[in-house]
Amino acid sequence: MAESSSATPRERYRAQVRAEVKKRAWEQIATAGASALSLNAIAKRMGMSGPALYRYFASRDELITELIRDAYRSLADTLHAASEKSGADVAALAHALRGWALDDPQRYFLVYGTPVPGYHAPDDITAIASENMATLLDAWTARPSADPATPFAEHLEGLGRQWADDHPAPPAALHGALTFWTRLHGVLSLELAGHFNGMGFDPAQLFVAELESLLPGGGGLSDPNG
Amino acid sequence: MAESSSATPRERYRAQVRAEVKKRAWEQIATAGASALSLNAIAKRMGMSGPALYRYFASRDELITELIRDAYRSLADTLHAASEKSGADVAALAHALRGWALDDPQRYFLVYGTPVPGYHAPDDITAIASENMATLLDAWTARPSADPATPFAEHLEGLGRQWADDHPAPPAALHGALTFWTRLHGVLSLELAGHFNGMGFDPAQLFVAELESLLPGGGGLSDPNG
DNA sequence: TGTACATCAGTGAACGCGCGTTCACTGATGTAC
DNA sequence: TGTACATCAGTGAACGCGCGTTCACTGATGTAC
Repeated sequence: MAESSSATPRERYRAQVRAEVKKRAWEQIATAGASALSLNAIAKRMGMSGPALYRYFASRDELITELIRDAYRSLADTLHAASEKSGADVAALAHALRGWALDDPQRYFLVYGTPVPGYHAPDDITAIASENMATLLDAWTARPSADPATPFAEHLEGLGRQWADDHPAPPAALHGALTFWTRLHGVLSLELAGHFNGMGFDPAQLFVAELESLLPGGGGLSDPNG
Repeated sequence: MAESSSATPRERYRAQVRAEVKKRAWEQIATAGASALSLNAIAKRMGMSGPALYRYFASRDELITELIRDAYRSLADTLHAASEKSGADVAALAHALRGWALDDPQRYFLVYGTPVPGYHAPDDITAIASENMATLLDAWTARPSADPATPFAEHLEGLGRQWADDHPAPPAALHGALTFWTRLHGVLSLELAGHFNGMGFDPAQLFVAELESLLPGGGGLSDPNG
């Protein structure tokens, strides 16, 4: 981090402890799920007493929110980097998404898994989610041949401009970005949750098939050229 | 239930109390998520003491497993009924799935949401999951024009016959069923989790667009006839 | 139909547990002159 | 460079809570003769 150069030793120490708390928190989530996350247990594993952590996080809720924020941030950075490197290539974004998902399934589920009924993410987190959408829209808008009008794209066209104002893009690009999102999430989430276990096929191949269904020429499930 | 006619009053009473416990459990899950499910809290809402419920469920885990089983059962019955009524029509299955999902989002997430790291479903539950796959395979096998070979279908063809032995179906049908599952789940799960909130479009229309992407002639995202 | 017995639903007390969180305090680290 | 003071990390005790679960017991319901 760039701040560490101008940070006092105490600030650096604080940042270090906060980071370790989060690291342990992720381990705990990976072991027993996010609902089992406990400040006391984390403290114990760090060789500290429970109340000590209150120097670093105001409450358990703040820690969880921070983890969710980090997860969104990490995904946004991953997609952004992939977009930069590939020149906003759809396939590159897809593989970046898959890599990010496989890298830490519980992190994926913290973003895209079962929502906690009462919970509402703070605005800065939903803003990161918008970054992701913007990255996808960039890629679809930049495609050499944008897809022709679909019935759903027409539906998008006819909307009140509430959300589209902030994200100006051709309806076909918006349709493309949304479908990118839903189709790849469909495969990834079922794969990571183990719903393909025992079926014997390679989920990566299904993922690629779904990715290709998004690209012009590949057609849909039913190959139009077949 | 058919059994109630031959059941003793005590058996009927037991079944009734068990049913009410489950009903309250679902309410609690809808309010605070599955991880917050508590036998004591359920008992309190029923005007009983906590230990009383141990006459009906051996443990909290048994109750949760039972709820998961019921959720799978309910989906299987819904899909089966829709298949019967429509003559194994893919669109009918899709709308049945969507109706079932919207009917109780938390029930949907108990089946398809974030997996609990340690948990392994008992065999009879995975058997119900296979029923669902069989229903989908029926529909895709029965389609007038099965899809031509896709690269992924070729991958399926080349597999060791571990799973396919129990579910004999043309690879193209298997590809169709899997894609049905992942694409519709992709839309439903993001919709139910609220990830489309504030975007202003109608998720039902996106769902229909995805359904149509599965059907021959509709092509993929990129309309091949456009 | 009535009595004697067995079955079973539900209670209340109790156990041990881990949780989040507050608070007064100790001791170490950094800052100002 | 050394002393006086302020800041801050971490501790241990404590509070109240709700949890799952066990157990001995009461009272009602059903069964057998």
